[in-house]
Amino acid sequence: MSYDHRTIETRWQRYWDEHDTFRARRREGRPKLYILDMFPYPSGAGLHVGHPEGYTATDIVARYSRMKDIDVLHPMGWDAFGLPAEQYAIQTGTHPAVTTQQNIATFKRQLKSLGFSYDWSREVDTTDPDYVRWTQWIFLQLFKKGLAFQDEVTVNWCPTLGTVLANEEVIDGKSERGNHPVERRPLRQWMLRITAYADRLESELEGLDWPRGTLVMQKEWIGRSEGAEVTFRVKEHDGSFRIFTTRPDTLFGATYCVLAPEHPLVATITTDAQRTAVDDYVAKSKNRAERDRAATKDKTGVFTGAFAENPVNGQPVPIWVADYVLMTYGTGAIMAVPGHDERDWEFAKAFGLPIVEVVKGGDVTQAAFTDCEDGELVESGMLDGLRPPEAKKRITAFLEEQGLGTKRVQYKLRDWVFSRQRYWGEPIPIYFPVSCEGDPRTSPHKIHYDQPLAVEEAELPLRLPELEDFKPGDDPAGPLARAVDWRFFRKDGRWYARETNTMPQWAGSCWYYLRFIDPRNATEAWSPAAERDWMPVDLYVGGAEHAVLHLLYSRFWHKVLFDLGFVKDAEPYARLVHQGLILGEDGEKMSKSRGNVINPDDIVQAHGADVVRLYEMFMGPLEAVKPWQSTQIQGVVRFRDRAYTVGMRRTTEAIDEATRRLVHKTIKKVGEDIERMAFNTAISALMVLVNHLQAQDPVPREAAEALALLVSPFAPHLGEELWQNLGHAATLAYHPWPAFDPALATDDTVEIGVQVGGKTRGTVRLAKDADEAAAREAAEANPDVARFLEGKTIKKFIYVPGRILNFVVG
RNA sequence: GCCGAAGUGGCGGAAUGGCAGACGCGGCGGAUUCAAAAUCCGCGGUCCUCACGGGCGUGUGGGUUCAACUCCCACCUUCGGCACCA
Repeated sequence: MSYDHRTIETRWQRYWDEHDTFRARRREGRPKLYILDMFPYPSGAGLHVGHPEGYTATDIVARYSRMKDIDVLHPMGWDAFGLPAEQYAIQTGTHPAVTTQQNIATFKRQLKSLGFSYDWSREVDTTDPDYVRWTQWIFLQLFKKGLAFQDEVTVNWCPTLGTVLANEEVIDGKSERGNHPVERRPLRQWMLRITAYADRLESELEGLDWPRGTLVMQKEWIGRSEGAEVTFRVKEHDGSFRIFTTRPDTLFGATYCVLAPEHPLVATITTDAQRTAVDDYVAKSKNRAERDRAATKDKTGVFTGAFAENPVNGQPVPIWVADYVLMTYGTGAIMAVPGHDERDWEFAKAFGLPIVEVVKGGDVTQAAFTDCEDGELVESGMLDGLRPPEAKKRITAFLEEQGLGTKRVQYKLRDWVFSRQRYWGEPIPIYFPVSCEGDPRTSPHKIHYDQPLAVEEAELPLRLPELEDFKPGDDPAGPLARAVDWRFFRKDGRWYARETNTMPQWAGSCWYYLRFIDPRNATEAWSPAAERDWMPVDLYVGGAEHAVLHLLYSRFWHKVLFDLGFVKDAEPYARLVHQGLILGEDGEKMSKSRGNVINPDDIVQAHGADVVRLYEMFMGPLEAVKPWQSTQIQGVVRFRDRAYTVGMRRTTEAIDEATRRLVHKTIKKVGEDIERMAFNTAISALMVLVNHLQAQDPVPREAAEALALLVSPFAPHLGEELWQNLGHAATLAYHPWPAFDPALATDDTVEIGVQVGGKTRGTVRLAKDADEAAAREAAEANPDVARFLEGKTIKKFIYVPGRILNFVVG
């Protein structure tokens, strides 16, 4: 009887649905596991094979845990705001909400066809007004705490496209699409003060069970560095500026200073003689995107004509303007120490500026000497003879004493630009007073952006207006600005204007894990009880592409909610695992243009959901990048069919010793492998069991039952079918995971290798706990071994019970 | 350039100090079949040898150890991330 995957799989999927099998329930005092997948953006293309990889992994853990009598929360939802639906709307006029719902329906059908054990009653959709309401509510909490604010941010504005472009969309001052000119222009934006949490976002990474690389990436992104801020006075001018340095110990070696082109002091200190050159340079830098600037490492810059005074030795140092100094980091100004900083060294070489050695240890005429542990301070007054770490402390203390500087911690992390000039996102729930003679919808008016007002929480959600045309348009306020009847409203006789920017796609994914714990709560975003019950997320699985932004933003929101007392943990995701990318059969990244995309629907159709699940888990370690190989699928198809054939045979209560031991070994191995998420080797162990049972007809009942239960997390439809065939009326989803007898899970005699001089020459079968004398005797009796011992003196004999025997010969 | 991960049969991979190559794909031989597919059984690192057996073998070169895919040092290659952050 062959396995008819279409009938069997749909039957069990219907059973699970009808019986609400996977509804999450929390029992007082029981252990719990919150097992979360990164929810998908429901694109028009449907599921790709990368989705079922992570989702199968978590599903295995979830199913296994339920059988271990653990309360499991395993939800799924949709990160459904985003550009593609809006782009499609611009092209076709179809409302993004329509496209989004169609795509969600497709994704849901596909996920259901794979037999994942989600609690679908908890499904959330970030575009649902009931969800948007609480995203907006969290924004208001940030706003009220002073963490959401407006600022003029220099953005890449493309007038032709009528939109703001990301840095990577700008190439050489032109838009990537269409090659239209792009201006750097300040635009009012909503910002979130993530920098206020920089220290905690870094220090609280400690103790998270996350991939090492991801922790490192987050740390580098936050980019904490310790140093000093030092004030330099401008000579013959009443201005001064502050610089940030991590090498205050090299202060005596500062031979010039550099201001970023955007630095406010540039305009006032530039001498008449240098004015034209400086103005030209500043104007040119202005229209270069930051990425562009960074692309060319050749140093450029212009002398301002002004000098500053080195605060420790009174030496005059020329002040230059150069774009290798960024206005967005530190103070936008540096002291340049060409002797001990590579960038300053290159700049000094390019412009013939003096290079002074203040730390002995290298040759500053050849290259900057940047070692900050070794070396000896010279030509540095009171610092002479010290090593850099000591000198740093000394000079910082001195600067603080003299009121010339302070110790300072600086981060690379910048505040988060949170507004988008788009339609398909959550409206920012803020409005502003309007001054107008008459009706601002038709008359000239002024919007007081400096007086933002929060929408009343009771009025949330603030819904998007209906629009005919979703194009960004020529107004940098975004498409919502055109919905004048929505934008302007009258309250208590005064006119107000709503914010027309929307939130970025990150917003919804920042807190969805919290909505899952209490998704239908109509009065709160989630209840404290639900939070106590289920948080934190115990296992979070998703792609490494979210290693920085999503995870950082989400952690930031969580910490704010923690400070406000809405959650009890400082961190949302206790354990994180990234599934590795699945490449195409050609070993290249799957993409439409390469034509190497595998559609999981096709595999489900041809071979069934269990095969997709088994294959993706059998390919290799979950975290590894690995190519798809269609020919390999045959292997798991055979396994599935054999397991079915063997499992459907009539059973016997009799069981031979070897089979019994193998069953117990397999129970042990599969359980341990699931716990360390080594699914490929767990499946391998199941293959060994099935291959062994192949020859047994009738099959021992103990073995058949174990097989059904053990295989079920991986191939749940197969598991249920076998289980039912063994006479069980109910689903095995909550049947206790079989226990193994440790005595049976190991053999009592083992075959171990015998080495002579480190080379294996033969094997002997020994009792597991045989003593050394017995082991040696057995080994010497082995002719293959004896041959190599002949005429040799045995210097040493090594015996590791159950492992190895080794004669060390002279 | 810096940071992170990884290099094992024809291929995906297993073994985290103890018999390298579990398990699977492909290949080869056999059973079944009129024949084929499917299925089942068996054999598969490489070199020398008819064989018995032996030499070599986990990116490269060194080292530690009775014993190294595994630990240490240096290097090469691939993938991912960052990249003038003072």
